[in-house]
Amino acid sequence: MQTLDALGAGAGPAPIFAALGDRTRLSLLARLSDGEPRSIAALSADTDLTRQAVTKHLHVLEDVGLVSSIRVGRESRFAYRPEPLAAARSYLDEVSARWDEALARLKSFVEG
Amino acid sequence: MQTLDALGAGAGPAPIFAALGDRTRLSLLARLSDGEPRSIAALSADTDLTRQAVTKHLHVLEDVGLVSSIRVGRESRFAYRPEPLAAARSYLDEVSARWDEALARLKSFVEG
DNA sequence: GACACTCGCAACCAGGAGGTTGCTGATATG
DNA sequence: CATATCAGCAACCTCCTGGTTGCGAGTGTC
Repeated sequence: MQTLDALGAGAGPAPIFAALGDRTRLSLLARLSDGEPRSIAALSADTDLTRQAVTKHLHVLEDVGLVSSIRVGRESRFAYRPEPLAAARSYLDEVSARWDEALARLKSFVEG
Repeated sequence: MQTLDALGAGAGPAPIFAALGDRTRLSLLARLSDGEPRSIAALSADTDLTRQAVTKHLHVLEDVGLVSSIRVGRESRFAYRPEPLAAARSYLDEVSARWDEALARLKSFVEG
């Protein structure tokens, strides 16, 4: 099953998981997943972090395509992007399926 | 939807994603997902990394429960563990569902 | 018992991640 | 125009990460 290595966005799913591997970024994504684009100031509002720290996290998310940004007037709005997360999901599904097949083989071996 | 913050293994899904955010570890997990426990030496065999490097990666995976290890004679066998990956999948499913609902609301607003 | 294999521990290193502060520039608003 | 807001850039810092090497200890084999 080479697809485990083949599929993936760009350099594979690892960078996507890496981007997801941070509480702050997960929180940002969760807030943006309601479809409402938000400015950096808005996203930094109820956080104990600096605006700059939030900005860096948003750039990390943007680098792997999890969010997109457009400049509107003096503020830049960040919006959720579903594609990379779908890729991540399908990768986890593949690994999971591989495991389920292994279980099925084991079961049929024991029974048969 | 507080479940986005509530669920999670231990300190939330972020550490799991962080553990998945590395090509080497993803590769190790993919190989172990066939159900066959393997020794460190076996897992280090067709890698250009040192055995110690592989060991560290395996420990990272073990820390978040993605693999488990048992000592058998002089070698320690690492085996795949499905639970954390299931948690990661369900988290991604939640975010994805949130997004889908947002799309549905937008659609019904435009149409209605 | 001598030897080969498997592993753990510790030290060490370079580089990147997460975060802060300070400053500057652009855009609204009075 | 004066002022406040939003953001980008750069420097700097600390700590973790990924990786290496060296060495010692347990385990199997002849």
